[in-house]
Amino acid sequence: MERNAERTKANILTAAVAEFSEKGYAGARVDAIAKMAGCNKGMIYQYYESKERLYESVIAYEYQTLSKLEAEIIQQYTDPGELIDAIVDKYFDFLLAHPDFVKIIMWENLNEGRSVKASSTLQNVKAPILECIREAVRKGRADGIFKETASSKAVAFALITGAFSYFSNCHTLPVILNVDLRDSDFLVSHKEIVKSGIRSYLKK
Amino acid sequence: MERNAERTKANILTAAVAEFSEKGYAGARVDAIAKMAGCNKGMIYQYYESKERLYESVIAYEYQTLSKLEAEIIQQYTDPGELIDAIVDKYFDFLLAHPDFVKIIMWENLNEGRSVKASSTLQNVKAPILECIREAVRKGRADGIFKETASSKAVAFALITGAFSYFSNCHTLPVILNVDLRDSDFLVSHKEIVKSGIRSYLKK
Amino acid sequence: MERNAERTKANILTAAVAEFSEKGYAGARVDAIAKMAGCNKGMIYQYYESKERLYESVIAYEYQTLSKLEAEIIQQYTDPGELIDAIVDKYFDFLLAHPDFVKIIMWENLNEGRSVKASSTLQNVKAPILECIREAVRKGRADGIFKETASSKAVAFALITGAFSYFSNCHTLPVILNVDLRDSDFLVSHKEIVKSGIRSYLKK
Amino acid sequence: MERNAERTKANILTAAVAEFSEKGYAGARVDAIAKMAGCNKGMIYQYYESKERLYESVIAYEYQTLSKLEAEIIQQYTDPGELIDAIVDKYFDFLLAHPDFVKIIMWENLNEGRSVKASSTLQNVKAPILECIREAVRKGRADGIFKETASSKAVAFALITGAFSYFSNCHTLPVILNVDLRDSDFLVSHKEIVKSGIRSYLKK
DNA sequence: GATGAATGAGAGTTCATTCAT
DNA sequence: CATGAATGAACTCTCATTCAT
Repeated sequence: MERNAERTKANILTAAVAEFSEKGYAGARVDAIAKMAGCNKGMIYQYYESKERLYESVIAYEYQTLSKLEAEIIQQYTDPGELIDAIVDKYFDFLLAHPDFVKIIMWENLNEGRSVKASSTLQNVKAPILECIREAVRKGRADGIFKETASSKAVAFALITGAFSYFSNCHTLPVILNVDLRDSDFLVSHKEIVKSGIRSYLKK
Repeated sequence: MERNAERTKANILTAAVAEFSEKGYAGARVDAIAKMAGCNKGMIYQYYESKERLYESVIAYEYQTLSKLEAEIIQQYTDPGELIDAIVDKYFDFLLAHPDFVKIIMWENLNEGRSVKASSTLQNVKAPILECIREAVRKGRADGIFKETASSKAVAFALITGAFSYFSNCHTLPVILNVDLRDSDFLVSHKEIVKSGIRSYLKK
Repeated sequence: MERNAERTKANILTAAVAEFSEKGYAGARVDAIAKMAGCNKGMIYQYYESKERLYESVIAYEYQTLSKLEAEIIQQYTDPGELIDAIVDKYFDFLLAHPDFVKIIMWENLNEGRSVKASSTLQNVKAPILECIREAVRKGRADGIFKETASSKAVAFALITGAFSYFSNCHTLPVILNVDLRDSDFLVSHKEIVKSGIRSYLKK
Repeated sequence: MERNAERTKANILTAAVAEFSEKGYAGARVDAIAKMAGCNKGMIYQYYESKERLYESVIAYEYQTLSKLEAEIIQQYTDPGELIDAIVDKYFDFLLAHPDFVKIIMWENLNEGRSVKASSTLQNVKAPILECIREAVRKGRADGIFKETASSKAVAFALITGAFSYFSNCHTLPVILNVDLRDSDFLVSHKEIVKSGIRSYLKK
């Protein structure tokens, strides 16, 4: 049996992400995490001190994935409106690729954001996407395309929730509405609604 | 001590709504529910059989509150566009007034909608708001105001998630964006974005 | 199976006295206490909240046995010197009859008296024997038999430790000295040394 | 990192003395000992085989400190009574200087002397102080100063417990009696009681 | 000789559920 | 109908001990 602290610690975190995002804090089982990580419970307590702390590490880890959403797109667009559209697309893609992130954020919201509020690290997490949005709005106003009173916060909120809710409400609404979220036409329609809502808001 | 089956059963449900919406299924405690309901645990098992069944009763109960969102508004508007706007307002008001509903829906989404999917009752729950939306879209198309390809499902999805996410993301995004959701200006802006997104989508 | 909260609670305490006096706090096992008490661990936590609190209850209980050492002897003696002698005998008898008390006091001393110091109840425990000693010294001084500078505290300390150490050192010293503490001659000799030490101290 | 078997072994013992005397066998932690000793747990198991054996080594070590209580004083006194007094003083001083010894003896008493009884080494430990006492009593009887029936064991027992209990009961009795054992007047009084008790016992 | 990662048995504690009263 | 004492399985966490490096 190979001994490798780094790897074991990483395995535990990976397993914890899976377990916590699947079951939430209360529903998650330390035993299950140990089993998934291929180690025993003692290791978890050695490296993460407690279930609580491990959970916090998971939150922090997931928030960090958000900061990897690169901001390069900003250079690709000269038109601020197109830039906003591109950000919407980008964020939809990101959430689609990171279902754990979606779930963890949901758990945190139900948990009333205790971990987020408690941790200055999390509050100061770099979110390039926010910078992107801010910059797009600023540019649009400078160019005289967007109205002067447009708030980048309102845009960010609408953009993020518009994308997020497509994934966070994926188990109840579709049942009631009898729709299939994997249907790309439906996705395109929804994106279009989000984009045009923001566009209207920004328009002079 | 008064003996009253009806009342005891109702007290338990009320307490369960509070406990489950606050803590979720795994985090909820049968003891806490009994205490809140002013009865003992035996009663809970007598009336609801198990924690699981009680949870399902809570889900069903909350879905029913949704069906109380009256549909009378439909008569008040001749213009389909205005009607849609009114429905948005109505739904925001409803969610604001029913925080437990918001939370329960979130728990169910994290629970992958197991209860919703398992229960035909829940799938067939009457949601007058959906009827409303459907009717508004139908009327708009009939009047030649909305485009023929407009799907009432897309509208319903955007409308419901647009409102819902204002309340469901209330503990994480505001921290990161540094905004106050109770600020009525912010609320008005967000509603406007949702409304105009839908309007654009529907427009011919 | 009979259900009786009072009795179960009492059984737990009795079992806890045995377990804690035998093994000390760290060595005691909640499982063992439950088994001895003829109940399951849940009951212990329902009635005593935690191992720690249960231990404190045991300490308090043992201290109370001390307060049952009645003070009636005081009336039986007119001579203060004889009274002191009688108290010595009485306390030896008490300790002989209460081996759990001896052990608990020893654990507390090793525990640096944390429970005693933490609890105002314990500090204010009625110890009639102390009153007795105080009264005897006072009377002896008033009668002109004891010296004026005699301190009842010094007497109490010598008396109590003189008796206590006969039982608290019963497993090491006898081995080294090769003596048998159950030998009544040895006991009489030791009592005599304690008594005459105090008598000398008090003598004018 | 220096490799030094002797030194590591000694460090472990020193750390173990501290840990075991502070917490007792059950409360002591092997981890804590390793940390204190500046080594890792493997070393402890290499040199001492088990927690149990290490504990026994600690007991043995502490008993040996007792044998260092030199017996030279015997030459300094021609009067056996004075010699006894000197031994009392000496033993008080020894215990004051060796708090770990006091505690270990107490743990062993609570442990019902298992280690002492199990080990022939410990039973045969040289205790010069006992020799001293024996010699003093012998001499006093030979000189016709002490009574013929005087037993050196009774003297030893009274002397040792008289001194020992001043330190072993230092956390409970003082609280109840409201006295300060560091007050030198109180110490002198107590010593005097112990000495005069023995003196009376020995007197013809 | 030395390290500290890893183990597994077992400790304290919680909780859904049952059942005598 | 109602109570809350009792149960036992399962949970979080600890710790003496081993072993690959």
